[in-house]
Amino acid sequence: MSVQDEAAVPRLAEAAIADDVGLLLAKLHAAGSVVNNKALAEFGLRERSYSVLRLACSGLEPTQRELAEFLSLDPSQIVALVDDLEARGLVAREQGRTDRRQKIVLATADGERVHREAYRAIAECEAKTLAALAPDEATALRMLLRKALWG
Amino acid sequence: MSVQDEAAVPRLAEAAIADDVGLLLAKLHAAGSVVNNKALAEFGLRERSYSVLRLACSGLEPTQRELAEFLSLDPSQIVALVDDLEARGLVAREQGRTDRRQKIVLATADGERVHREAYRAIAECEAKTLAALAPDEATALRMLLRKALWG
DNA sequence: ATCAATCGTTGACATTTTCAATGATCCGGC
DNA sequence: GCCGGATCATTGAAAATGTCAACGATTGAT
Repeated sequence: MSVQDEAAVPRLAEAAIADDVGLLLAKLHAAGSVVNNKALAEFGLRERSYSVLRLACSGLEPTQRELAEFLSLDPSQIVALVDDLEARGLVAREQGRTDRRQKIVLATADGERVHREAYRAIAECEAKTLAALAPDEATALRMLLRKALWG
Repeated sequence: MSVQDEAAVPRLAEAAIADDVGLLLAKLHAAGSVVNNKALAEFGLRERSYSVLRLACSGLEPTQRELAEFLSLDPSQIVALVDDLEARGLVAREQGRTDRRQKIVLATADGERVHREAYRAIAECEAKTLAALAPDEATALRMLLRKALWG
């Protein structure tokens, strides 16, 4: 079963544009997003806030600016995301270690707990999104995406 | 050179989340989009309108509903996109062959002309976005994305 | 000490997404 | 043939997102 639910392969998939990497990325990303967001709703999270929470749990002590760059978001959007997570007691802002302008986003104990469960849910979603791929193909896809981004 | 311009590999790329397919898709898609849209601006197009124009040139005679489904967009967004392209004389709406409710989107001669040039530009952009991949890796990526979507 | 640059934050603005409602048209059962 | 439910394109409103400029606080270089 492919990620396109029960829908058959659309007629337009024959078009040459179906080889456009841009379109393929957009489609798979869109399909995966609805699956992810649906699963994360249970925890009051969305893809974005989950990513922030996950990075806050990573031990890398990310600053808000790093989060913005890494998630390809405007710094002001990070403010909103962290505001929300902080209001719910899942993360806390801490002053930067060497630069008092920057703020480090750290998960609270509650945040860690929620993250653990949400992570399991996301892992299932990912498997669902890539259900049409064999395990080694899914691994290869991950690797190729990483290489395209960071060499 | 990776698609992340001259920026180095960010510190956060070490985080486990950097293996999330959802995030990788979002990032590469975001990076590719800015490149594509920048290149398409020369023709007064964006990624979306380019895709519509390209499908209108495909000979598959897509209906607006098919475009919506294929591009993962709401039907109302297709209306706006086709309105724009039609106002600029690049596509025309034609009555459905067997169903008078549906409208087929066809490229005009002007539309075909613009598409040919835009296509060349997009091909260059794609090469730029996947610059860090060897040619066979880029092919493999395309194939994996297609398979994940349509089996 | 000063000046430019950077960080998080705020607020304004544009664009995009999402959804419900509508008229025209199709199709199945009667 | 006609009716009722479904589908198509379209409109418009509401919500979510994206973009951008400005600000105070802080840093680092001169």
